[in-house]
Parts: sequence; C-alpha cells; structure tokens
Amino acid sequence: MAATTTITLEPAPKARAISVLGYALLGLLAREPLSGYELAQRMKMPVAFFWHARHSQIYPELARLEADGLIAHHVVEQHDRPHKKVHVISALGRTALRTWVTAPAAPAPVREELMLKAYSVWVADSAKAQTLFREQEHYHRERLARYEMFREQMERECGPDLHHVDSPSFGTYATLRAGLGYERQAVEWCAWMAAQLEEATVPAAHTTRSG
Amino acid sequence: MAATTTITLEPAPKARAISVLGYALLGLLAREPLSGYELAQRMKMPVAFFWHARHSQIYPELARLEADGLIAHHVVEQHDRPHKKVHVISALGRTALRTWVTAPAAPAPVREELMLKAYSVWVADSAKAQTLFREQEHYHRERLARYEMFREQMERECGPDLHHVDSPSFGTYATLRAGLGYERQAVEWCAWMAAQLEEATVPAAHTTRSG
DNA sequence: TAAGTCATGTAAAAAGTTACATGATTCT
DNA sequence: AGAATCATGTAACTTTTTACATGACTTA
Repeated sequence: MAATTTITLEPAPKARAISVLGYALLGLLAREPLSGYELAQRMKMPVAFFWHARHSQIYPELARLEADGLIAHHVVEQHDRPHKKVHVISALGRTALRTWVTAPAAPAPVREELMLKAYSVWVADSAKAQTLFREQEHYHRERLARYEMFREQMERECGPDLHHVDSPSFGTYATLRAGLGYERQAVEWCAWMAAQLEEATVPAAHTTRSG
Repeated sequence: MAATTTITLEPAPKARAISVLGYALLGLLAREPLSGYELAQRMKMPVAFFWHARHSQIYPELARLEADGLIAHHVVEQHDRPHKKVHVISALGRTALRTWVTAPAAPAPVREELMLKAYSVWVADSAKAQTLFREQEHYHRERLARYEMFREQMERECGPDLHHVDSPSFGTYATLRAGLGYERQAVEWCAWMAAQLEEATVPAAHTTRSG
C-alpha cells in the first residue's frame, strides 16, 4: 500500500533564486505587458543605460520566470505581422520585485575597460592615447546631449508625475538623472585625460598654453 | 615521398585573443613582477575600483598568458612562507599591452543593479526605499573620503610624477580622479533619491520643507 | 587552539556573448 | 531584388562566481 511510500514525483516548488536579469524583466513587465521582442527593445533603449541583455538571454529567462509562476503569457495573433507571445507579471512576480527593490544592494563589481586602459596608459604612445580619450569624450558628450533632451521632454510631458515616487515615470526620471550625472563626469574626466596627454605630445607650448 | 604531405602536428601558433582580464594582469605586471597571490591583492585594492577578478579566475589566466608567451615565471623560495611563482611580463606581452591600450574602446555595457532598483522603485514601500538609498549614500561617501585621502597622499608623495604621462603613477592618478568624479556624482544622486523618497514618506511637511 | 595571512590550484555552475536558424512582412 | 523590421528560439562558447581542496606559518 501507499502507507510508507512518500510520493516525490513533483520536484517540490523549490524557490529558485531569481537572477538580476529576471528582476530587470519583472521591472519592465510591472509597467506593462510585453513580448520578448519588445522586452529586448526596452533593454536597448531606456534600460541599456544601466543594464544590458540580448534576446538570446531574454527568451530562456522568460521561460524560467514562467516556470516559477512569476509571469504568464498569451499569444496575440496579428494580421500583418508574426504572432507574438505577450508576457504578463503575476501577483507573485510583483511581490518578488517589490521585495527585491528595497533589499540591501551589494556594491556592484565594476568593469570599466577604459579605466583599465587609463591605468596602463603610461606604456602607450601619448599621441595615440590622446586620440582615444578625445573620441571617448566626444562619445560621452553625445550621450549627455541625448539624455538632456530626454530629460527636457520628460519634464515637459510628465511634469508633476516626476515627483510622485509611486509612479513609473519617477523610476525612469531617477535613472535618467543618474545617467546625466554619470555622463557629465565622464566628459569632464575624458577631457582632463586628453589635456594631460596633449601637454605631453606638444611640449613646445607648455609655458604659454591657450593664451 | 613528402611532396604532398603538409606536416600539421603542431597546432600552429594561432594567436589566441587576449581577454580583458589578461590585459588587466599584463597592466599590473608591466609595473612590477608579481605572484598570483599578489596579483589577486592588487585586483582587490587599487584595481577593483574599475575591474574585478577572483584568484580562481587569475590562476588559469596566468597559465594561458604564459602558454601564449606573454609572460614567464620563476619560483621564489621563501624561508618563513610558502614558495611563490613570480610572473614577469615578456617583450611580446608589453607590445600587446601597448597596442591594446590605445585601440578604440567599445562603449562598455553597463550593469548597475542599483539603477535597476531605482527604475522599479515606484512599486516599493517608499520608507524602505529611503533606507536603501541613505545606506548607499553613506557607502559612497565613505569611498569618496578614502579616495580623497589617497589622492592627497599621492599628490604629496608623487608630486611632479603625476604630470608625466609615461610614469605608472600617472596611470594610477588618472583612475583615482575618475573614481573621485564617479563617487561624488553617486553621493549626490543617492542623496537626491533619498530626499525625493522622504518627501513622499513625510507628506505633512510638504509646504514648509526645511525652513 | 583558533583564526588569519600567505600561497596555489581545480570543479561546477551561472551569466553573458556570438553565432546559428527560420520565416513573414514592409520599405527602398 | 535587397535590406530592414518584426518575431522567436537554440547551440556553442567565453567569462565570472561559488565552492571545493590543501597546507605552511603567524598571531591572539
């Protein structure tokens, strides 16, 4: 009889830890239901400023989130375009996200290749190095300009919402402000680097620089 | 006879691409010969501000660099402590490093968990969120203070060297400056976040805030 | 004697990138 | 006709983390 046999066919709910990518996706789905493709787009545009993922990572992660009951999906048939699977966050998913957001954050291990280059810049040709940092300065200047435009647009369009900390716009605005600060500081530093390297490259003008 | 047989027993030098970690290690070894353990320590202290790696990643990478002829090692016997393998950069390694330093750098894919939390902060309890960002502010303030001290020390000790772009001190100083800029901006942003969340938590004072 | 530092590795797993694979529709 | 966008996946590989494994010497 079944008296002694404990049935363990089901592998027990076994709360698998949600990866950071998982929380990134939950964060997007908490705002609106989206397909995998749309999630990949969101990752490119507003989210890439602070987190990055390809579609090849997103699709399997969605399957995992669904297996854990954090999201669900339904297929939406489209006349002109391929069908899509629209993913919706569940109550469980929303709770998990809510808990994670305020959980203590460990200092993120930084990985900045450009800093690594700066650390070894003394071995390099200073003229070539100068080019590198001018390019980087230019790149960050462009991003800064784009963020600035985006902020002005947000302040015009979402105005009062930006101070309601329980509106999604506040989340977007907050990350935008961080991005602005980061890019401003990056531009400044790259310009300083290039200037230092320039003095080394054109030593003739070191007494009467820029005037 | 051997007319048609091409001997391909040796797998051909096949210039394997050096990983970013490989360049990080070369960058440290270009300054001074170091053991794996010492490299791991350097990764913790000055390098961790912009790149991170554990000893379990460092040891195999050293083996790869040596196999590719970019570094060599010799064993140093110590009376009181275990023997160590001291790694030295080769001419080939130095050239590779030099080339990489000025090669165009692709914009680094960012991964900032805290920003991800900020993006979804609107789903959370604002009092708890405030605690999180106050903690983060505190943490960045501490790092800022440490960097500031480190900079003062460098300016005192290495003075003129800090403007010689071909001295290792310049590389260190450059990354320190970037770190200072980054931490300053992080402190400011965390404080702003906490303030926004505070207004939401204590709405009684919204007309006469701070005075 | 227990914890900490010095010292060097390996193994397994998770996270992330690059490449492979397919197919419809729309725009140039 | 070719490129771009929409759409969803898998496979192979690299990178990184966590855990396993060992052992001498030093300090509290």
